[in-house]
This record gives sequence, structure tokens and C-alpha cells, in this order.
Amino acid sequence: MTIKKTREQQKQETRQNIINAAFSCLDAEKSLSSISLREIARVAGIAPTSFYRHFKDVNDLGMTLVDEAGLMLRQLMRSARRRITADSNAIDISVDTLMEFISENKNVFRVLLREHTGTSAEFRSAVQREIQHFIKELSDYIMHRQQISQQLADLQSEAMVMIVFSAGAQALDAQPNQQLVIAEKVKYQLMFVQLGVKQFKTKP
Amino acid sequence: MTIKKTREQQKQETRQNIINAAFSCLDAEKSLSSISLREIARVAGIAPTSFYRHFKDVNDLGMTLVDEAGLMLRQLMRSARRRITADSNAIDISVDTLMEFISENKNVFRVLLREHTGTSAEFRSAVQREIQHFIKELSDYIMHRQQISQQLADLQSEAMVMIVFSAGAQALDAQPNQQLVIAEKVKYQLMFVQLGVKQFKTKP
DNA sequence: AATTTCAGCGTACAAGTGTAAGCTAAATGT
DNA sequence: ACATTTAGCTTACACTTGTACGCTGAAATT
Repeated sequence: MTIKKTREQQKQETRQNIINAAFSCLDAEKSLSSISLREIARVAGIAPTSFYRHFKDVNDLGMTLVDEAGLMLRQLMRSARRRITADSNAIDISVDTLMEFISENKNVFRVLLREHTGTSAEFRSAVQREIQHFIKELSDYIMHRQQISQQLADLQSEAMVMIVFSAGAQALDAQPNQQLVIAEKVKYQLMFVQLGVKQFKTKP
Repeated sequence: MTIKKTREQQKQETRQNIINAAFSCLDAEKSLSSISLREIARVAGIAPTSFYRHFKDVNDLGMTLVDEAGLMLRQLMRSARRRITADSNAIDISVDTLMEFISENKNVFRVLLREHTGTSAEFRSAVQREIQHFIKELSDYIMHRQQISQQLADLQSEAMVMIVFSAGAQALDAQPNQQLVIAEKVKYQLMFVQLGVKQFKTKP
């Protein structure tokens, strides 16, 4: 038998359906600005006007999606860091984890990438905030692990995140067999940054 | 007196008007996919249907814009490299040149950034090609200047371009007084990459 | 001088959009 | 038990879009 649902439960369920529908619509050729409310409603299985019972407009939904995507990403990287041991390579584990996430959640990562340079200033700064969180968490980790100043850690962290995100963008459009090549490449590039900072620290 | 124009001259003039109109429309909140043919025609001062005398559709125009934008960027960086002397810092000159270009041709740079992660696979790969040219030219320069293998030069060049483009994206949305801060930051990050590669080369 | 070409225009239409207004029925509150 | 609330629906309307079709007048060709 199916359990009885309260009104509020039902509403939250529909809300989640809308969010899922939106993520599944936001594929390789749809952005938050090019998608239509009616299309989302169609996929979510509701009437177009029912959308307004849950979100003010598509912008409102978009902000929710960006928040959720950013949160997923940060949780993922935190769990990756927990998996890093004394002798394992932090870069390898982090890159592999992220690349795996991207290939399994293409649209989630796509939303962040796309809206980061998208046509809505609101989305752009929302994504920018998420990325800043992301950078900050990595920076703290680096500062502690490599014993460098916060300033240096911030610079290193940001450079690394930019490189990794760019690689992620490439991976989104690449064939599956190219993904490993991209991952290898980005690991070297991250190592260069790390080495460079280390070098800079000892003899400025 | 005004010179007499041949038919072909007049046509090329109108074509250029369309291109200029498109670039001026493609501001902070318009992309090649969200812009409308009618809007471009309005700004270009022609009837919507006259557009078709010059381009097959907006996609066709878009490819032209991407080509032109990529070309401008590569020519710019080539001229910047020519300005580099024995004792001047190559990174400083390159970054300053690019940042100046960006702040003076925001929409040109925006097209590349935006369509790089946009909703059209065709545009994405067109921009990707332009960026690859860009990376290749820098790589050749680096390989010759730093006496490193092509493989290392490619990796270094790509990392650098990714970092610079990310900084450019930030600069587009930043206040004018923040631009110098961003430029400083990116110079350090590029130096880290350069240092790291150098270090890696000597003791792999 | 006669003919052909063609850049640009006006009209027209079907398709898709966001969303306002008002209804219904079921869950909740009293 | 009755009254209220509200998630979801249907209908409706005003807009914007891309583009098909046919015309015009001037430039180019013959």
C-alpha cells in the first residue's frame, strides 16, 4: 500500500519534481535563460501556471538550482579530502573524484559552468559566490597542508580551481575515452602550480 | 562630396553594419542564442528579412563573429609579444595588453567567453578552436624562450590561458578599480605555473 | 537602349512565450 | 460538522519570434 501524504509532503514532492525536471532539461543545449517555464512544467508533469505555486519565476528556480549544484560540489570535495591519506596523492584523488562526478552529473556541473558566464548578472554572481566558497575550502586545506601563508594559499587555490573547471568544461564535450587524457593533463598542470608556489615560498 | 558606391561596396557596408550591430547587442545580458534576428536588424537599420541577403541565419552570423573575435585576440597577443624586450617581463606585458583589450572591447571578449560554454555545440567547438590556436601560438613562444619540450610547453601554455581567461571573465563584471587587483593576481598565478614547469624540467 | 540581377522592403502567418483570472476538490483548521 | 485554505487545472490574451512570398527600383550587364 502507498503511504498517506500530507498536503505539505505532496507540495514538497512536486517542488522536487520541478527541480529534477529543470536539471534534466538543462542539457547541452539549454540554459536557464533559454529554457521556458512551460517546458519545465511539461517535464515535471504539471500545468504551466502551477509552477507559480512553487517559484516566483524561472529566475527564482534558477537560484535554487545554482545553490543546490554548488552545495553538491562542495560536499563531494570535502568527502574526497577525507579519503586522502598520508601517502596518497591529494591532487590525483581530488581530480579523479571531480571528473567522476562531472561525468555522472553532467547537467549539474553544466549549470555552474554555463551560468558562470551566462546572460544573467544575478546567476553569474551566484555562481561566483559558490566558486569562491569552493576556492576558500581548498585554500584552507592547502594552507594547512603546505604550511604557506593565506595569501599564497588563496592564489594557488584559485589558480587550481580555474584550471580544473576549464578541464571540466572540456570533459563535458569530450568523448568518454578522452576523459582520462584530460584528467592526466590537468593533474600535471595542478602539480606545476603547486611546485611553483613551493618554489616561490622558499626563495621569493 | 560623397563618393559614389558600387553595389558590392554598399553590400559589404551593410554586412559590416550587421556585424557591428550584433557585437553591440551582445552585451552583458545577451548571447548568440538569446539574441533575435529582428533585434539585430533593428539596430543595423535594416528590415528583418533583409538579414537573409547577408547571412543564412543567426548561427551563420555567429560563426563570423567568433572567427573575427578570435582573430582580433591573436593579432593583439602577437603584437604584444613583439613589444617584449630582453629585460622586460613577458608575463606583465602580455597580461596588461590583454586586460586593456578586454576593458576596451568587452563584448568581443564576452562572445568568446560566453559561447565557449554556451548552448550551441557548433559555437562551443568554434571557440574551442580559436582558443587552441591561441594556446598553440603561446606554446611555440614559450618552447623557444624557455627551452622546454613541446609537451611541457603545451601544458604550460594551456594552463596559463585558462587562468588568464578566467581572470578576464572576472574583470568583465568587476568595477574598474578592481581590474588592477585582478591583473596583479593573475600575474602571480602565471608566475607560479612558469616556476613550476621550470622546476619540473630540471628534476622530474 | 534594353535586359537582367538583386539588396532591401512590407505584409502575413504559425508557433511559442509569460502570465492573469477564475474554478475545483481535497486537505486542513475550527 | 462546517468553513477556510490552497495546489493544480483550464482558458484566454497580448507579445515576440523566424521566415515565406512577392514587389520595387536601381545598379550591372548585354
